[in-house]
Amino acid sequence: MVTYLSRVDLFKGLSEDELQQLNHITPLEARPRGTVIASPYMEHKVLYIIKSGSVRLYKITEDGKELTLDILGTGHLFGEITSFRSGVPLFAVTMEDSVICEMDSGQFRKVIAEKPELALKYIEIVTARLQETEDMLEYMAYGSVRKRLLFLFNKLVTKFPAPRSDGEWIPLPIEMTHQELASMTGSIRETVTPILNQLADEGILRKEGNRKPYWIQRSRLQAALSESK
DNA sequence: CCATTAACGACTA
DNA sequence: TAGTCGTTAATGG
Repeated sequence: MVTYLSRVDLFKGLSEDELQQLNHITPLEARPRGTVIASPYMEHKVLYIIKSGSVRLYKITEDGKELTLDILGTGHLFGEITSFRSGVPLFAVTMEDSVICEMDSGQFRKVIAEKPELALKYIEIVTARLQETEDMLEYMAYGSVRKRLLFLFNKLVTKFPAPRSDGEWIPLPIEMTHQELASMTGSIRETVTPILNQLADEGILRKEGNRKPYWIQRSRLQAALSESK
């Protein structure tokens, strides 16, 4: 199993005083749900840090379809090196009201200069992100849509600390439509719908109400992931 | 197994 | 009201 160490805050481990100092050079910006905070048509900063809320990173393929590359939550970061390669059009949109802090390269250099150990953490984050991408690539290439969905759920549950849980059942922290799930697994919603219903029948997935988050049964999910379907 | 196309009722901005 | 969402079904690769 891959460890997602990287998902810890870049600044985790710093004292309150040190965090206070950082606040001076990392202005906080409150953004309502649905705000595009970065796009190929905007001049983007080198580093965005999610203080609260969640953000979806996606690109538009040549035939106009959205491909979601990642979903990030509180404490996660994205930007030039972690997910924006120069010249590659990527979008970042808030999935809920979020507080995002932005750093330009000057500020980032300053922070690294003041706290060199942050550079190491930064490398860990970038490395783990690469690992994650490679894992997903494997499923995209050789796995069924079913497996891609299972992998995605597992990834999300791993990446986001569960705020609460009901025995073996863990809620997914992000509200997602079938459309978005399809976009994240290189599929379409007509394919995703029956698979989700089947996962529910198998007791792997559960959904309360309409506009409510999914719950997953971690052990069953992981068992299903190692099967050959 | 899965994408595409079409279509429909329900819901929502 | 127009657009989005979940769902089903037919078809073809």
